[in-house]
Amino acid sequence: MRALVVEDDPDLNRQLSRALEDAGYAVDSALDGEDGHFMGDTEPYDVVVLDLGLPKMDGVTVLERWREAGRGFPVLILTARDRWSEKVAGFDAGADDYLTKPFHTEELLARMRALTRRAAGHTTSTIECGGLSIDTRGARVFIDGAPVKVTSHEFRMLSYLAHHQDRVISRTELVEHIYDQDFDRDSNTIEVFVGRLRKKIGTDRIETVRGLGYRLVDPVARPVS
Amino acid sequence: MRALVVEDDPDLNRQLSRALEDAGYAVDSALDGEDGHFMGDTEPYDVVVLDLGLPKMDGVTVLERWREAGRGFPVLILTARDRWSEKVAGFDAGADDYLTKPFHTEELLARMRALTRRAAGHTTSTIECGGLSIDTRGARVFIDGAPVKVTSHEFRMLSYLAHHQDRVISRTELVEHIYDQDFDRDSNTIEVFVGRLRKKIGTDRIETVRGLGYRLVDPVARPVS
DNA sequence: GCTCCCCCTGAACCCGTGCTGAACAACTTA
DNA sequence: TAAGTTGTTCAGCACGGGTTCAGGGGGAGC
Repeated sequence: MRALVVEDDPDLNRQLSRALEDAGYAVDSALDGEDGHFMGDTEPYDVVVLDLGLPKMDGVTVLERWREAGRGFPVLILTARDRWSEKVAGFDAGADDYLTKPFHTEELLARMRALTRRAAGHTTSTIECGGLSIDTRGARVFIDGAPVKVTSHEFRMLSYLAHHQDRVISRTELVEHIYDQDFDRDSNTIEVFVGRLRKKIGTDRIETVRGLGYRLVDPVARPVS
Repeated sequence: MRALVVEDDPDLNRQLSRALEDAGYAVDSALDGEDGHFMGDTEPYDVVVLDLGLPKMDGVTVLERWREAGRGFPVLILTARDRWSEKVAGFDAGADDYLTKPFHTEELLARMRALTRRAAGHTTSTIECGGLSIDTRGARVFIDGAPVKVTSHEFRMLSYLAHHQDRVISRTELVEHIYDQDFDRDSNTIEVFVGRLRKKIGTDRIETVRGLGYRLVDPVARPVS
């Protein structure tokens, strides 16, 4: 678990970082808003402790920019007791929790744990097609609940087909999305993969459209042509 | 200890209630989602067993509404073996544990004990995965209750895998979350740690997904392919 | 019906990935 | 200082899997 501490008071910063390290986090720290913003923007943290009163760029602005840029890590904000309006602004900017100074490190740690755990259970997108379900995060494939072993490339290919199911996908389109750069065009790798996939998930799930490409379908839902 | 059983199959419902009563719980039961939701919303239960496939209101919705309303009791969800995605949705909605049908009542009782104990000793944030439990606070690991000695880095790694169990974690993601800043990218430290962890907690708990990374799984919950 | 071309399939090759044992370095503890 | 942990590196090995090739089958068009 990586944590970022953005706090301008050097003593408090060190104390927080130390506490988090002892709690098992890998901690980076920043002493002003600009540094903090940059670090949160470039490194994948699991949780962030963010003071709102910061030099160079205030905490609310930092948080707003992170959220605009799509950084979704949970953020716990620290506010002084008498700055009640800041707290509201912080929540509006996308904070997940807050704590007013002074506080006990125990309480901070408890809240951090809650945040990281909550974030851990987030969104798992599985694609369904007939009895076929594709767990894009776990890189697993199931047919009617039974796991199917697929290799990395097979999975990429099936995943792409599933994202565009019922559409005809040309060979070149598949190649472009499965492989990094250029690829030997006159090769039958794609066909081989299609064949292997058909063996694993059933012949009738991947239709071949002669001269055009392939199409992933739900075999039972398909009207008898 | 008060328990609520929400299960639409009358036979299974009675069987569960009976088993829990024998174990010393005061049990209420509901046969559909609406009743279950109302009861959980109005009575202070210590633990809830919730089937996901329910008439009138499905289990995930029930759970979501409870959590939105601030009901914090631990919830163990029951899923059919072939509804893998439901399990994930249940966790997202705030479930604490799950069990796939069919199951042994002994296992259900064991998990219930774990849940209530965890809820009782507040902030005992331990992550469970099969018989593997990870005490994030004490940095300790247990297999079926027996302590396992792991080093600091081993623990961080296992902890991260556990926070994202059933997800494939790439080597780089592991490195980024275990180590503070930069790290020699072409090093096989991760593999060595995986190997050592496997020796300690069992080979089948950490799956390697070739070309992608590793995945922490519950070895018993997974049906033999 | 015949032919061409596209597609499928089985097998083999070979490279990369990942696993393992051991040694080494850094650090802590007695 | 010596002994024991813990983290890291290295080299060798095994094998999984991506790629290629050759041959066969079957549509589509004439």
